[in-house]
Amino acid sequence: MKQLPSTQRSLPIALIRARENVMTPIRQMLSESGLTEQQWRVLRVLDEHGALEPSQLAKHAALLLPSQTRIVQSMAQKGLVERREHRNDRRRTVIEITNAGQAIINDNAAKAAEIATQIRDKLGPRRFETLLDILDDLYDLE
Amino acid sequence: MKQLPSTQRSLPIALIRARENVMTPIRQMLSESGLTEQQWRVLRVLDEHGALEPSQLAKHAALLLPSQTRIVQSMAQKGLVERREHRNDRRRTVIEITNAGQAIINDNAAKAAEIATQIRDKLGPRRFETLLDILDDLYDLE
DNA sequence: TCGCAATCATTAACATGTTAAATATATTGC
DNA sequence: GCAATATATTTAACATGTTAATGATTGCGA
Repeated sequence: MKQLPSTQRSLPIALIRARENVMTPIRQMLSESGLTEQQWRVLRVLDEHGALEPSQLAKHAALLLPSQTRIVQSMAQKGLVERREHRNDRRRTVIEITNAGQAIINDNAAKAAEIATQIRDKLGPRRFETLLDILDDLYDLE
Repeated sequence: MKQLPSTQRSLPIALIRARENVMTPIRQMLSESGLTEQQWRVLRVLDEHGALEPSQLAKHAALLLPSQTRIVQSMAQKGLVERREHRNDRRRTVIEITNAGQAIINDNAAKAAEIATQIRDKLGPRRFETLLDILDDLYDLE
């Protein structure tokens, strides 16, 4: 009979812990702007890709659609994003970043980049790239 | 001025996506027992370490204390775990697994081990170990 | 063109994540 | 021995994760 791996070498737990550590400084930075990490991801993706339909946005930001719906609603109320209707297909909506949202990106970009660089340096650039590669493999897994 | 990394190469997003993929088959298995992944982790840790104080359990299971409190409360109601008082220090409590909880571990151990092995094989044992090593580094960072 | 299936998005309900505040007990300093 | 402080845990409040159900719109076929 197969043995369960020790929880010390459990991949799910290791992934959670790693994320916890990576996110701590980012959350700290974002709390000053009153943003959650998910809201920050939405802004990042819209900044990078321009206006997107809900399902595309959710995919790029690694959010499930129900979460995404709520997040975009609250961000729209704060004036960080806007929704527009698709002209031909009324099922569809397009979400885009506002000037206020863009301003938050601009205010935090330098610091966010610095945090990313720090992690990369602490881990070593080579290991960092290897990690991203393996995580990508895990994402494409079957 | 430093550039933000592309969201395609963002470590937080990569960690979330990887976890999503890793957990899907596990959640599927657990839903038949009516357990969440967190409840499963609690059982796994108690099975492995024996009775534990709340903070120790939370640490091993990668849960924040407030989440852990709620999870243990609901698991106690279902009869999967039990709480006992510490003899000398009344601030402290000890949580242990019950026979019913142990039975769930036994019922699912083989399948869980198989799922873990599948992921390991798909990724390649070498890459799998490398991944765990790097994630550990990330955990110990600083 | 009517209705039915398919697609996409939202809502609902409950569990967990996250931070801050509250609670309870121990320990320390005086 | 008592007040102040420290430690361990829980509660509270709100955001998000997760699955299932509902809603809305289009496109297709009889």
